[in-house]
Amino acid sequence: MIFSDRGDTSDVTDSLIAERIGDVIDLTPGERAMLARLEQRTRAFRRGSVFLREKERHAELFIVKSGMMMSYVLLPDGSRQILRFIFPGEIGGLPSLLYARVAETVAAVTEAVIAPFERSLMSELVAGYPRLAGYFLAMSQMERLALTDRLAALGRTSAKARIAALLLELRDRMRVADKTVGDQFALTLTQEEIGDATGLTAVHVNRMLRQLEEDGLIARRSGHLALLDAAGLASVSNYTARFNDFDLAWLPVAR
Amino acid sequence: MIFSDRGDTSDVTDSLIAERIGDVIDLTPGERAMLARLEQRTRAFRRGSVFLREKERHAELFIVKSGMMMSYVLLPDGSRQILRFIFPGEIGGLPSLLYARVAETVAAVTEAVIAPFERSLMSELVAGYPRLAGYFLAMSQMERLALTDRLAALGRTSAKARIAALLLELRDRMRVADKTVGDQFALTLTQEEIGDATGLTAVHVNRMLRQLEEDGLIARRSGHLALLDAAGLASVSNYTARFNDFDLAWLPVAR
DNA sequence: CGGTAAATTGACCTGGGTCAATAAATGTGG
DNA sequence: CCACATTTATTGACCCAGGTCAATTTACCG
Repeated sequence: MIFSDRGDTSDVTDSLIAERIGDVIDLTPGERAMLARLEQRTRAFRRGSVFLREKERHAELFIVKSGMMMSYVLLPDGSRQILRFIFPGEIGGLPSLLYARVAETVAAVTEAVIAPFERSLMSELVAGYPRLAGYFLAMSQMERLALTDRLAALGRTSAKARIAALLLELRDRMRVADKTVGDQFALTLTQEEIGDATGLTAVHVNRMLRQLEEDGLIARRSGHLALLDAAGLASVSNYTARFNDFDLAWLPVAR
Repeated sequence: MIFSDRGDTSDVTDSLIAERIGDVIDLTPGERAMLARLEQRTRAFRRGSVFLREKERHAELFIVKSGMMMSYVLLPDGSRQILRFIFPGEIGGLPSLLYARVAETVAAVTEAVIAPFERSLMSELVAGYPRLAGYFLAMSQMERLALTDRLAALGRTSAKARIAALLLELRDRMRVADKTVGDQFALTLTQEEIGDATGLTAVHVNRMLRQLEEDGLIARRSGHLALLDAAGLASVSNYTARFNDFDLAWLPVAR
């Protein structure tokens, strides 16, 4: 199971984010230790439960250990815009580095375990480990591009294209967290959630999923989704992968 | 004139970004010197000319010295999504900290002067000035929130609301760069540009501007725009200012 | 003063929303 | 394992916000 909880919090020993960063740069023991401190404390959530609520004062940063989290805002008319899905090994809550109040609600999409930590730890990291600081600055750009890609999708593409792009993005991001994910995976989102992420209604999401199925691009059966023609999906949606081909050569040497 | 060029490049002596940061934290002489190095070289652009083009290989970061820049993507069908407007004292090109190729085209909206600099300078900054590194990490969150606000607007609000929100955002951001900007200012965007930023057609932008005018919320005359009822605009658009009330208490001490 | 970009306006069309009903899936307590 | 309750998914009928197309008008520019 892709989204299964990796067990209770006590057996989460290693640093997931160190593992992720280690794919890109060779970490020093000091850096490893610093990163491990970010994940010392863990907290489990059931599907739907909220970690940070918009406008709350006290905010922590966090790293997702397992499962999938999301952030969203609620508008006065009750509608919701999902801003971001957050996968294992990714960091969340960065906006609280600038604002005292929570800007977007953070909740669990599936059963999930996260490791929350205080801003003061980020301060230590920035002061003591410049290369990691640079890495975080760079990685925040990945999230930024994910946002701009979706912005362009909402502003300028059709419903079908937006959904196709979201499905591809989900697959790619799951794959980063879990190399075994292929073109068939458990889609844990409801159609309403897909709509709230793409700016559509649940009803129209349903219609478009059926069309994608009729077009032979995807197949569905009870919660599982298969991307039958990933190239076709990419072509209808103008999708660009943003989760590889990093160029971090500029990073300062480790201190 | 709000957007006038401040002269030819030779008389741009001070560090604009140091000035901006100085509003929030007390800079050390070393930090000041580092920031000044970011703005040593300048380059002027005429309205519409392009600084970075999507997919190009060599990319620089830059700080806007005067005028207004924007970034956008072009879709295969020729439509454009404007992602961001960049004001004096703001930094652009951060995505090139992660990617070797330019992700979004950067062009001048008005006559503009920018100070381009290499990634290697950012490396020096991160390595030698942790507090500035933390500041840049925090400020990239402001841009992130501007993007998520617009994402929510495109996904979940009406054409009128999106335009109202954009007008308020432009006023607020101009005001950060130039304290004298009030509720009346030169709107240097064409209606097509407003549409490309809000995911609408120029025709519909025109209709909505007229409606806002009929509603008594704005007034227009030859390129100048007056926000007659900023509170009313904020209420129709669900706008939240993101350009003040920062909480940077977590930043490490200056080295 | 001609020439081009930008703004306006009207007529008409359509992608996606709304509303409502039904079916399927999932969960819960016992 | 069952009966019921709650989500979630599906489908049809109909509507409207915003798009398209085309024609003027106005502003700007050398």
